[in-house]
Amino acid sequence: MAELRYNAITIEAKWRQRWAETGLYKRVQDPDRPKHYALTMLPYTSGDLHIGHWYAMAPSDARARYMRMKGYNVWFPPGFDAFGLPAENAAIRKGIHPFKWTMDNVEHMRTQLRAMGAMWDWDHEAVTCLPEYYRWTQWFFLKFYEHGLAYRAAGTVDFCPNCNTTLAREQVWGEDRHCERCGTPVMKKDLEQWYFRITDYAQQLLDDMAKIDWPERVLAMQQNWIGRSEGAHVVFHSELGDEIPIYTTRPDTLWGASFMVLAPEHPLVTRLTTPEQRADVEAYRLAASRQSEIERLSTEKVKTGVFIGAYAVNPVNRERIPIWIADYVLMAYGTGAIMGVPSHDERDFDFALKFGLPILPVIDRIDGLAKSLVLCDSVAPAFATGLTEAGLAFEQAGPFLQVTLQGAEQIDRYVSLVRQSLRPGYWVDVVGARWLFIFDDSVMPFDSFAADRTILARCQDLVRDQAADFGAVINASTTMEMLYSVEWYRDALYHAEYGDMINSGHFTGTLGATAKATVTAWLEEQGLGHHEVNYRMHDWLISRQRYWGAPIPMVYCDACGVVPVPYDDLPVVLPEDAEFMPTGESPLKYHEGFLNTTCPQCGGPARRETDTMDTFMCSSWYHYAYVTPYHQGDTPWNVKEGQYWLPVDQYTGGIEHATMHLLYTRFFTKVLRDLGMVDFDEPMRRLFCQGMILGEDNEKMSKSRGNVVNPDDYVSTLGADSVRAFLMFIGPWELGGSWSSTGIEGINRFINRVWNVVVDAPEMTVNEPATPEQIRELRRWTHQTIREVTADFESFKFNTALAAMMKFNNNLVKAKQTAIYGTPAWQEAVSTLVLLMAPITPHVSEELWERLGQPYSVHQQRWPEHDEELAKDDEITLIVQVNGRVRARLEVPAEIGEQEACDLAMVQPNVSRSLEGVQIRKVIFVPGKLLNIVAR
RNA sequence: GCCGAAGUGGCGGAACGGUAUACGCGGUGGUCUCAAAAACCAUUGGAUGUUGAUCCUUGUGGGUUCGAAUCCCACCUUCGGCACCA
Repeated sequence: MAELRYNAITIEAKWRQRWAETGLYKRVQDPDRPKHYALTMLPYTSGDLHIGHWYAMAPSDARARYMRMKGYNVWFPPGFDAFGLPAENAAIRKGIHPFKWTMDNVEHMRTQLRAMGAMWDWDHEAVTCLPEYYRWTQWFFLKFYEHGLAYRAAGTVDFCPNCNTTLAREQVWGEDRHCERCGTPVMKKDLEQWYFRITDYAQQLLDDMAKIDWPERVLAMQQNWIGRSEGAHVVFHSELGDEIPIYTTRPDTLWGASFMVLAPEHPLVTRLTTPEQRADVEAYRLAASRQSEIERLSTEKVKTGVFIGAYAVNPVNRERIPIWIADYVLMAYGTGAIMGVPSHDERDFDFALKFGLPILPVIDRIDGLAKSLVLCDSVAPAFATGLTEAGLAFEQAGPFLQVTLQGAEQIDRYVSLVRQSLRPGYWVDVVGARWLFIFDDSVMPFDSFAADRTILARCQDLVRDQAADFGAVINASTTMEMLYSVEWYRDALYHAEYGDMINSGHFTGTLGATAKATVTAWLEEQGLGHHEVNYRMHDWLISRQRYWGAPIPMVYCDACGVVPVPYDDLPVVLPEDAEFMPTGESPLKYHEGFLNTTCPQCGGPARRETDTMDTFMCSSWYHYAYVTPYHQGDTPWNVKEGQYWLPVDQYTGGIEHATMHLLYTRFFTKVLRDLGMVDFDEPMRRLFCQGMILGEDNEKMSKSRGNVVNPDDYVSTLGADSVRAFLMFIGPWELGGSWSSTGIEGINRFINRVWNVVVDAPEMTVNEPATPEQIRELRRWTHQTIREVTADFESFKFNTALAAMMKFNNNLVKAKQTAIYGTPAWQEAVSTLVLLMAPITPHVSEELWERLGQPYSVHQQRWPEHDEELAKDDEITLIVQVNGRVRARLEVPAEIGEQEACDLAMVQPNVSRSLEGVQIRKVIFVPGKLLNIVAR
């Protein structure tokens, strides 16, 4: 029964049923058409499809529909990320088994997903918690193990006390290091855990970024996370002969190393610590280990550390340097030991100053800046005049002159001037681009650790009887500390630039641009070290001490050790009769039936691994699973079908997975490639990340704030099409935006207006025929709209696509009351509008398409193409400016030439008035746009 | 501190070298109605002005250009990521 008014609810139910009956969205293998695998990140089975899911999925669906109309063979499958903690927590709290809880949620979410009217291909849905699915997840684990990519190791791991499980590093968020899922601050724990060697692929993960069309911000975050650095591995030795390898990105600063720092948990610490220092060292190590257990809330980074009593030898200059431990050196990065070069590393600088360790500059400043502070009493009265005459800049500051020098020539001039004027018993220092101490009898360069000591001693001698005034000198333990007491000097004492090498034996003078490479080559030649690339990224910790995950298919046998479960015995099934502890401890640990097994190798008694896998493991390969869900053959999916459909062409999802899912799945695909299972390097060719949908109050939606929007409420009143369209209209998809309950009514009004334009008869009939101008104008609107909407769909700009359609419809509302109604041009306009809307509002478009008498289905139609000739403007508004200010707007033919435009412009009263008393200098004419008369 | 994104009417946003504020929301006035809602029509950045019109306005300050929201430099604010990574 055809209704006269737009009734979203009946229309939407009707068409969803029809689409399902006719299998409109079923996948078709068609080698003659270009395929397009469109995918949106699979939802977690939380039980309710919230507005965030709609915001992620509806535009993704619209884009897939657009591609379909463009002629692609499009496949858009759904699925569920079904393992994870909430299911288990529900089991503990409500006594429902995780399986039941999860599958009930899946059932409910399927209904909600259907209401969206998306082009889901339900035949290829996959649910990751089903044994038929996780059998393959386990299969991948065994493959990884077989190829040395899965290993078990003891180490300090992040542990969430609330979730009662370990977490991968990337699942620890924020300054307070809280659990990504529940927000509880994590703890450190020492445990044996399973890891994947993602670091083996660090370089490829960086290099292959060039092969994918992904948002820059995602690639930047991944780059940041991987944290590649280039430097040298250098072996230092303790005085007793122990090797202490270090990693440095600045081998060119080796000659400035004045101490070593080991991480408190470094294995050599116990051995190297001298008996006198042992108590202090142990106390510090204990404090450090406890500190990492306590929340690291204090961001104040005051350096702490303890001297362990031992010394090392700097391999490049044989300098004897003390060995310290300090918590600013991390065991997990590099070798867990560093050389301290305080003159060119900020952290080492702070550390050395605090503990009185020597600081020797070994890299020249690149800005040539030098400073000198002169006590007026220490020089002849004419000194200031001399400075002025020599053209040297200075400022008077109390009893001091602050001299700022630029470049070698100025410094030389300054030094000779000081030498002439210096009174006996005083000295003047120069810092920065040159390091000199000018005494009454000599100039001492600060160019070695020995000079550091000599200079300080001499200065202290000179002021010994004025200790009250020169406390900073008397109390200093290094020359640099003495200099640091002068606040004005501070910015000239330390830098981290790549400058020319100084004070570095025969390398002195090596240019900054080549220093690093030159020194590294020499280290290799001398057998002291070698070039090394380091990554900040860690291996992926996949063990979870929970029940609701895919069991790690490994067995521990007293005789054979760690033994993998044979492929034929997969899946290792989760026992159904598990008993859930209120503590959240994994019931697998206490389940005798699960725990006890026989060793696949020797047949003797053995115990199963009770840890399950991180759920990111399941989502790393789900886009392959969709090809043939729960595949029964020897491979996780049907290879032949995969060859046609893989890889994913367009992926969409939230940015929050930038360094988790999106990194893991890239790693997974590279491994699959190396296993010969796929022949491409990257799982998703193109990625688009949407922003976040916020509540009406512009805040993140949360139950506690009470600003949560339930899509079902709107779907049942205004219809899914209105919800879809409004979400796409809010703003640019990648930026997110806030919900608006009045905004969605505006969209609903728009759909109503379209309905009225298409379905209703005009209020009055016009008897005379339409003029060619009217026809031309209408067709121009039509083709301009096609042009704009197409461009917008290409770049995911759904908001402006909708704006263009609204504008077009507003024009149609007016045109309908004219003679144009019912003409072929009118038919073209109306059916074009319906076609353009089809991806965004699939239900009402289908209904209107039918009412236009067109064949089923609108979603199988070709996307309209615009005709450039028809889209062209005949008349334009020519902007006439005088000196860049708009003085007139002229309706003129689009093809108007400069001379004609000029003639027309000059006679405009507003223009001629502005030109009174000035001379025209220049005329700028932009065809079809504007005329700017430049006059003075 | 480092990396990335963004600052435009009352609000969401559009334009990304050439008419700033498209489109929508909200507001105001009107039509319809006994009335209201809905719908429809008109109007809506600010200031000055009787009119014609003029001036101001895209976070701030400079610059380039005939012309800058748009390009360049410096800064401020907000959001996201990383952060003692040697």
